[in-house]
Amino acid sequence: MEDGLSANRETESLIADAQRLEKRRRLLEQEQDPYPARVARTHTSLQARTALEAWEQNPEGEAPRVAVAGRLMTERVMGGSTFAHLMDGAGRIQIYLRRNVLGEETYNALRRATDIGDIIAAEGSMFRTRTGEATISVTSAGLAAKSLHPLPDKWHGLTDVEARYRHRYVDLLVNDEVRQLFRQRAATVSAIRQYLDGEGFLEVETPILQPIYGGAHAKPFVTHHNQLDQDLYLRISFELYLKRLIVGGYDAVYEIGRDFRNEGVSYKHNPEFTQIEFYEAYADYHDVMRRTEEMVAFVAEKVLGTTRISYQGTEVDLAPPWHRRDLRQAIAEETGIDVEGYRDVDSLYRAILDLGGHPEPKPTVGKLVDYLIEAYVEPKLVEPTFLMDYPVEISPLAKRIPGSDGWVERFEGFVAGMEICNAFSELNDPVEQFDRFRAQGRDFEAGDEEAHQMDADYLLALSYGMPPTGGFGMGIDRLIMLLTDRASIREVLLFPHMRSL
RNA sequence: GGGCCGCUAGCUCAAUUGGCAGAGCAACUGACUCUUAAUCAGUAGGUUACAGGUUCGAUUCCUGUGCGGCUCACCA
Repeated sequence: MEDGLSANRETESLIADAQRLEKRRRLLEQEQDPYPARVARTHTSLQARTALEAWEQNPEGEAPRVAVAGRLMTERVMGGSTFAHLMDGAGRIQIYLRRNVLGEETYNALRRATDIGDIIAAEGSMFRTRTGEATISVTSAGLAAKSLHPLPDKWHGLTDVEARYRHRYVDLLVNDEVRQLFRQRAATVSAIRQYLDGEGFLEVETPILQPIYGGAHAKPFVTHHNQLDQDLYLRISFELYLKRLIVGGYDAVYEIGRDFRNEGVSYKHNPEFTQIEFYEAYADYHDVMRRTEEMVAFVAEKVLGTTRISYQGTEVDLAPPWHRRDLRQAIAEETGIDVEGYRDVDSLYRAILDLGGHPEPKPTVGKLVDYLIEAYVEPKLVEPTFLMDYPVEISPLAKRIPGSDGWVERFEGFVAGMEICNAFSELNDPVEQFDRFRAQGRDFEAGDEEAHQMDADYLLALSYGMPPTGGFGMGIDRLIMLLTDRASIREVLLFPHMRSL
């Protein structure tokens, strides 16, 4: 008995409102199942509305009868008659219950048993109210699932950001625009697939658990396989596996999936994020630029119906062609520093200090160039722009520009000051790749924890011969931020990472 | 990790100089048979994030902790 009581108290504090828990108990007492195994449904809210419209066009016989089910969102009770709105996946529909239609007992029992938030099944015939709203005149109704927790304020909704992220289901329930946003997210991913499939790319899946991580400059998460007693890394990119597939003879492959990077969280970083990478044989980075602007414009057109977007108050047109800016020139224009003149760390570091910058103390030349890009160039790249030709030090997997010793055929795409993608002509000379890995090894020794690891099997793959190949990677979350005008990556992730409570 | 700000009923928010912790929605009881933020009358609902301190008395002032937001740093 005492155990039952304390268990009840625990349930109450954890998942339920005391009054509703009591209602559930009363229903069970009356042998009415608050969670029936199934309810009959013939129409969604949208189908019901459409059925009424069709009948109104050609009104023969009785008005259409429908059985719908959905969450009770609002209720307006006027004694013997009640209006309410049910919400299902297609939208909302009004139902109308009357005492003299349902009968005194049924009507009162329904009113007593149901609360806002409950899932209700209702059957009746369609009609239009005096104000013109398609409505179901209900002849029978019942509980489909009891809700034990009150919904947020029907007018103000749920606005507390932490509550919205931690309990996303409530956010989705009461905030229509959030539900809409994640439909747009799905449409974005679908449009990317549609574009690449249409261009002859093969969608593949490669390992998330990797013995050697690589393909990006980032710290990994580490996990462990118990039986094999083997440490494994959660992938930080798909790159090295996808290029093995190009070696294997596929001309064009892509993967859409999750990457994991063990870094700080911010308005544009989540520990896990969704990435698209594609690789195309016999393409170079110029081809990839054309494909990028074409693909992003295609996706925007599919999802928004236009390539003109507004991001945080800035109007931008994603239609090709995008601007192309030489990285070295862009840095020189924005800072007066020609990186070519400072090939050693100390002189470049001092030049940046003179400029008033605060880069971290013991970086590599590459890190300093990165710093210059982020601090001085990136904020200026409002119109869609490809920043092209990067220093080899920070691009260990990219092909050198013919006739140049320090620069590679690489570009990053920027829109509204935000970096959205990174691509290059792939380095396919296994000997040079070996040297680049060794240089990365020296960076690692020098304290760069994110320097690329030596991957012997990848080198072996390259040594079988990889055709000239263009590769591309884009953070899908950031693209969705752009398309849906959200300032934070957490707004476009259904379940963003949160600290444990 | 640094700085700033926030945390009060299920939700959205008040609370004067440190003086009985309140409203609207949701819930409950009642009135009301075309309402749509329905309306009207009433009831119940609180460890004021948590732990300390100052004080006759703390939602309010102080210290610490937790969580969150913004920002800087980090971050391909």
